[in-house]
Amino acid sequence: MPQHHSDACPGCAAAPEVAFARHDHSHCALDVMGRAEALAGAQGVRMTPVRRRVLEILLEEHRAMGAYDVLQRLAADGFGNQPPVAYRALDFLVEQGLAHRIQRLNAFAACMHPGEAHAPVFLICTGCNAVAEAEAAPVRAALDAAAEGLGFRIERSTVEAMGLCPRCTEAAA
Amino acid sequence: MPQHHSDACPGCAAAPEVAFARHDHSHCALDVMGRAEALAGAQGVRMTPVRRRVLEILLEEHRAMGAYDVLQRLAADGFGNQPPVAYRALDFLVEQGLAHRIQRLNAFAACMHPGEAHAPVFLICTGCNAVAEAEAAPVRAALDAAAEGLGFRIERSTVEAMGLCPRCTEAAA
DNA sequence: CTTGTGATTGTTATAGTATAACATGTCAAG
DNA sequence: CTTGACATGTTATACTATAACAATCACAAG
Repeated sequence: MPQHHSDACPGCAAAPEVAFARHDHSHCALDVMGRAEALAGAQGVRMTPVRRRVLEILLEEHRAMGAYDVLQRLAADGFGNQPPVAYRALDFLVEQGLAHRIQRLNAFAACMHPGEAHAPVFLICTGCNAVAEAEAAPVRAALDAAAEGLGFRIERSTVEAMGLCPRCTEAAA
Repeated sequence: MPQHHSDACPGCAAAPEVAFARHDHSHCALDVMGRAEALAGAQGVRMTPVRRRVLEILLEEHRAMGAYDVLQRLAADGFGNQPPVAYRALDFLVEQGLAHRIQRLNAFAACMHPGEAHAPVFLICTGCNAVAEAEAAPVRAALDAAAEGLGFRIERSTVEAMGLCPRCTEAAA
């Protein structure tokens, strides 16, 4: 029987209603990990030990982590403990769409639905630091429309919102 | 007769159609500077020499500048040349809504329509590094809607798009 | 199997971004 | 003129990120 962790689990590939609610995250993580391996194979890129471990760490921690936090975990597992080790693995994961960089936090988080084309929007709770990855095609559409008016052609976009998650909103009241 | 600078002038408070086109920027800058002074007075905060000079620099350069670039300009003008001098002035301007921080570039740019409530969207040209500040209420609306579904309450948002401005799109063709 | 080639990882060093902490200075209200 | 609040100057350091090169590994061609 799978363990349910006690914290909210924002960002999981679960339906929006449960993204910030308690649920079985070990299942999400395993599922994502499996899809990541498959994707890497399909792309002809190698899912090496360091890269795999970094993705596992991001999934285990299930939050946005700084490169140096990841590095510390890597070093504890016997991998190199110099910054490039972490940055290279993280950059690889981001390039492959298996992780995202959260600009606002100078941090990284595992992608919760790799392989699916998506325009990720990040909701960052200033109360508990949880980060949810929301799918927001309408946001991207509005953005494209705004750019269109200026003759600007968008290639990539960063959409990050700071605010309070349901739990922290409740706690603040 | 006002000088027209020869480069595109994205981000000006001008109508969208001219944001990326040549026009009289010295007028924009003067206008913004005037409104900034008025706003500061109204807010009961002081527009000191350093702060004023930093805003002038951002308006003169009319592009996203790193804190250390600003600092260099400040030092040349006889102000302190240590990082906090620049960061404090920049933080002040951002807090007052007179400048914006561009996360993606670790840089700052003068706000082109201070005082007007707005949900700024930044369009960053990867070809020429120009940054346009677009008003995009629809984007913010879509973002609020997406957050609403998760019970998340947005306080601030960062929306930055990388791509090609009209000029660079044309040049690439 | 061997060898070569390219990708990956390890390592050293350094660049770039940002803030903590405290000293000094300025200015307006009382 | 003093006082108190805010601003600026300065020192030191923390945090984030990458360049450059060496060593190693995986895999395909011969």
